[in-house]
Parts: sequence; C-alpha cells; structure tokens
Amino acid sequence: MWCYSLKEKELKILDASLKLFVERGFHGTSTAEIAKTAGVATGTLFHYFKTKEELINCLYLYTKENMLSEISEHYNNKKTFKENIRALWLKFIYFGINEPYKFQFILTFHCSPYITSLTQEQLETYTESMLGIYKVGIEDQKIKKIPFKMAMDYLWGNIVATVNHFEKYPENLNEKNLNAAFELLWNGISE
Amino acid sequence: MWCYSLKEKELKILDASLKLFVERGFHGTSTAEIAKTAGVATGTLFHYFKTKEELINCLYLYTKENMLSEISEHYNNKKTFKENIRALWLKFIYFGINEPYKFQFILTFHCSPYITSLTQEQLETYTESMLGIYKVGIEDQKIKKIPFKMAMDYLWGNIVATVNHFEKYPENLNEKNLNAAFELLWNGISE
DNA sequence: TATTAAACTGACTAATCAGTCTATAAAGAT
DNA sequence: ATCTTTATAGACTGATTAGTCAGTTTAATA
Repeated sequence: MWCYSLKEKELKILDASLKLFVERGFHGTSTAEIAKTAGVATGTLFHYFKTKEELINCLYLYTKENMLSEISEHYNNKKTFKENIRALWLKFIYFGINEPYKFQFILTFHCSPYITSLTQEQLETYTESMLGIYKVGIEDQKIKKIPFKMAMDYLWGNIVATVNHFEKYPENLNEKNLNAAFELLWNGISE
Repeated sequence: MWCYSLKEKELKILDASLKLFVERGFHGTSTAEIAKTAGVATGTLFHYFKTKEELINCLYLYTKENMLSEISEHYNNKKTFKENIRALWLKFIYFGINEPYKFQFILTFHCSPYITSLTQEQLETYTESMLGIYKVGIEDQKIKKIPFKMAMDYLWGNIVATVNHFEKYPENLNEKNLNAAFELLWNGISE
C-alpha cells in the first residue's frame, strides 16, 4: 500500500469516501456513489484503489496520519506538567471539533474488521511518545499510579466524550466549559 | 412498533441480529444470513419485521430496555452519595462486561441513522431519574458545579472507556483495578 | 370435528453491488 | 515524431440483496 503523493482525483475520492463512510457506513456506501460524489468514473476509482477494502484502509491511514500530524508537539520543559497535558488534550479536542468527519471516522473504524492489522501497526509509534510523558508524570508524582494502558484508555475516553459533548451542544463551547471539561480529566488522574 | 410478548422465533431472530449487526454492521449483514443464523426462513423474518430497518429499531429498543432494567435501582439513603454513584457505575460496568454484544450494539447504533428518533424518545425517561441524583449531589456539595449534560456525557464516556479497557485487557479485571477506574471518575466529579 | 387465523416456508424477482473491460486521451520518454 | 505508459471514462457482468408471494403447517376456537 502506498497512499503517498496523492493525485488530485485520488484526493477527491478519499474526501468523498470519508464523508460517505461516516454518514452511511462501509457497506452502506456503494463505490458508484463514491465515484459520483468525487466527480470521477468508477473505473478511475478502481484505477487508484484495487478494491473497496484497500480504499478504506488507505483512508484510515490518511486520516489518522492527518490527526497525529496536527497533534504532535514535543514536551515543553518551560511549562508545568499539567500545562503540557492540557496543551496535548486541547489539540485533540480542537481536531475533533474542526474535523468532525475525520474524528468520527477514526472512532468508527478504529476497531473495525475492514482495517487490516498492518494498517493498525503503522501507527503505534505514537503510543511510545505518550509512554514517555506518562513516566515523567509518575516519577514526579504528578499523576496517580494507575497502569499506563488504563490511563491511555481513560484519556482517550475523556477526549471522545468531550468532543461528542460539544458537537451535541455547540452553544456550550466556550473557554469556561472547555476548562471545566479538562478539570474533570485532570482531577481524575492527578495525585 | 410493538416488540412485546416475544415469540420464540422472534427472539431467535433478535439474538442472531444482535450478533451479526455488531460483528458486520447493518448493511454488512444480509437478511438471509440473519434468518439462517436464527434457524428460520427469510419469510418468517419478514413476517415478524416488515423491513430490515424495523428489525434494527426493534432490536435497539429490546437491547436498551434490557440494559436499563438491569441497571435500575433506587437511591439508597442508608449509603453515602459516593457509594450510591459507585453502585450505579458498577452496574453499568458489569452489564458491559457480561453482555458485550448488547453493550457494543447500543454504543454503535446509538447515533446511527437507522434508529428513528421515535425509538430514541421512548428511552429518555431514564435521564430524568439521573437528573434527580445529580441535583442531590449538587445541593449536598458532593459534586462540582458542572452542567448536568456535561456530567452525563463524562459519566457515560468513563463507563465506555472502562468497559472497553477491561474487554481489551481481561487479565486486568480485578477488584483493585475496578476501584482504580472508579476513582478516576469520582475524583473528576467530586467537590 | 370442522373452520379459520396465524405461523412458517423457500423459491423467486427487480434492483443494486463490486469489480472488469475495452476504448480514448494525455503525458513522458527516446 | 513515435512509442509507451498512465489516467480517465462508462457500459457491462455475475453475484448478491431486500423483500414478495403462493402455498403448507400448526394451533386455537367454535
């Protein structure tokens, strides 16, 4: 699988797929519909993606790389540990709010059978950088001694809940409530 | 829609649907497959459910009522507020662990376009009983002054994250970690 | 026992699906 | 200028789909 140096029509196919897969699911979306939405012929779709499954795997990689590239930021030693976690958390929240389709797609197809384990593996490097931050927090006694994976699942669960909340009630999206949502997370994990 | 006083084959169809819809999605599962898994003819399926959409709506009601009936318990004044919240939380967690298909189905199809808003409405009475508990917590200064809906979304997010976590790492499921998971929630919301 | 309604069956159908194929058009390479 | 590869198109195909229908069995009632 390649998915790099995307041609114009290739990108249009990915964008159309993202929208339709999120709105109607994998099997609920026909390749003909994707092609029509993207403004290309079905033959063109299958020229770039051998099968529908290859298309969704490619879309998953494209979307998740897109998210991680917006999130990635190195630990800033001039700020407190809490401020660092807050900055990271905020980046996820803003990605979820600004890119609702991409966020929902990652959520929906994260554990889906259409995504091959190969596609999954290519993204696990990110977890390692999180492990580094976690260790700092434990050593400096900033966060509770809970298992790393539980902390990760809790963090991700909070991000998903927060994004979904502000998507449901966009009128509540303001500095105050955003801070309240972060404090829920922080008070949970902090020592 | 009726869905009450279920006949034997009707129940088999619902059980088969639950398994297949969770594993392969709505459009990924054919009615022929459901009928075969349930051990009935396709005609029987359409005798009980006019369309595939009616089937999934019926299944959603059946599943969510099933969950709520197992969760429902009145506030116990002899216990502390925290203990009451913990008992409620635990019931959700055990439902998620003991009924992984039902839990996953509710999660997946909660915001899905196949579930009609009518089906959604029939289940909102539960929220009201939660509102009562929330008010008690606020008045007695047990929990922070965060908006009710945010608290609900945070609670549900924590439950989902916890169930998913123990499903991913069943070897971690024990009293100690279960308590640690609850403390994450409680420290987040408590005053 | 006879009558009727409900439960049940599976072959069948029109529509839709993923993917193919043949034919051009455009772009690069020599 | 000629040749080769790549990009694009859309009509087409065999397989599959949701749902129907005509008829059979079962169960309840009179």
